[in-house]
Amino acid sequence: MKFIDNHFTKDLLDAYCRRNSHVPGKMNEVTIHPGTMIIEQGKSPDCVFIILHGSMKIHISTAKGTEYLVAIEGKGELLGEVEGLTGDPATCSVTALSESLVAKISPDAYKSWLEDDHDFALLVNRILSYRLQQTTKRAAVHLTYPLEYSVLKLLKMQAAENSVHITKEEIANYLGTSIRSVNRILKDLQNKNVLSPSKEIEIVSMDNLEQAMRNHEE
Amino acid sequence: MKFIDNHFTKDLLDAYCRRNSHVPGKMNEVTIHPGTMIIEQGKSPDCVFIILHGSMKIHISTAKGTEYLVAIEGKGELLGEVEGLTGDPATCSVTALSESLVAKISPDAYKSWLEDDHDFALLVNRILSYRLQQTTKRAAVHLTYPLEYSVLKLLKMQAAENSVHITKEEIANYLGTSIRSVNRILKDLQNKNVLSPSKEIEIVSMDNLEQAMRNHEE
DNA sequence: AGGAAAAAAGGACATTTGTCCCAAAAGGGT
DNA sequence: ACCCTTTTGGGACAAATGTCCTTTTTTCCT
Repeated sequence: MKFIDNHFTKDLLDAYCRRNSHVPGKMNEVTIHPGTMIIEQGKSPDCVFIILHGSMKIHISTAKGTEYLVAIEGKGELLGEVEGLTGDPATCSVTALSESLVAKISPDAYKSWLEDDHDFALLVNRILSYRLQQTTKRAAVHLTYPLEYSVLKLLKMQAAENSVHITKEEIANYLGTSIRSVNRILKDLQNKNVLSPSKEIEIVSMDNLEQAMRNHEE
Repeated sequence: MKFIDNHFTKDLLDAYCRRNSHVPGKMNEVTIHPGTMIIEQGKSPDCVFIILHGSMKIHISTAKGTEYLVAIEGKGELLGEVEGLTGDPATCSVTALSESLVAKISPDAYKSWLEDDHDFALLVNRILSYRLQQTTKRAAVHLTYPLEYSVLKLLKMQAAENSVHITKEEIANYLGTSIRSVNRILKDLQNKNVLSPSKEIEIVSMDNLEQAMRNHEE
């Protein structure tokens, strides 16, 4: 079987379970309620997870007590794969944002899956590669552009996915800044006619938004 | 054959070549002079590289014209592996810092190596996992701590590896800031008795350095 | 060695962001 | 509806960082 895409699907899981009768006992599906933390930073996660549906946030809390939002992941994403392999304590925490269904796989089962199934290993490769690219690009942007640019970028991304509603606090965490600063920038964007003056964050004109982004690129 | 470590070695390469007689023609060793760019951001790299010795910097230039230093990699590291697989244009550029020896592998040979050699795929997995962890942690630190902390962290890292001499400009790029800011902070650290007042960047007392780091962690 | 050119360091000010706190708005109970 | 509590927004100032430009140091040539 070949994986054409960078995501897991229920079908892939099922197919794998069918071929490997020893697995089912070590893998099961669980519903996670919003706010539940399935992986806790600093502790060895007990399982590797695959998101079947719903969305989860990956976050880090620093020694200082602030939170940094690493990513928001949805259907088909793999969580805890690094730690499942190495046994290291988790670098990040993972918390459900919406009601979600995940497949739990014991670290042993995960390891043997990787060992047994070459295509699976290659898929994991692609997933990791993709994430690494994204993470690197994002780091570069955050360190070289002013906050406003990152906010615009995030808003544009959100608009494209029109997925879960993101709170101002999450924006602040994602950008590694304070709510105060986010408020300031959202206010500026309202004055620049990018966002509506209403309470909700809503984009008035995508053209204006893109223009504002271009202004930062000189 | 099992890989016990997260790095390639000359032995691994040789062993693989021996087992796969079709490979050698597609793989060769090349010496790279300092300053030479072996992968150029935005273009599809013609090869996947493995650093046999020497050191290379991975960097991104932003639309704004500034440079961001992603990492400095040494012996045993893999470069261009994502692009080799997907055919995407490179996200980052790679430039030699010191006289280096690299193995060049054609994308096709790389792909078939991955296909043929399960252990190789698993090794690449681990390498990517490790990088992802590092990148994520670093992003979190840079966004939540003041510059001084990141500088201290970098200095400590450098001291541990006592590898290539890093210039102030590279520090600035690595931290996504200006040389001016780096100078300011190095000066402060001299006053705090962490660095010697000499021209060179040298650590007077590791205890003082660690104390300075702890001050930021509250 | 002396002097011109180049590179690095740092002063001064503008801009951005963080922190603290108060004002405004929203929610909840009677 | 009213008041009280809790949450959210924003003013004011402090701190950090970027930009520009001058001063100092280094380099290299004669």
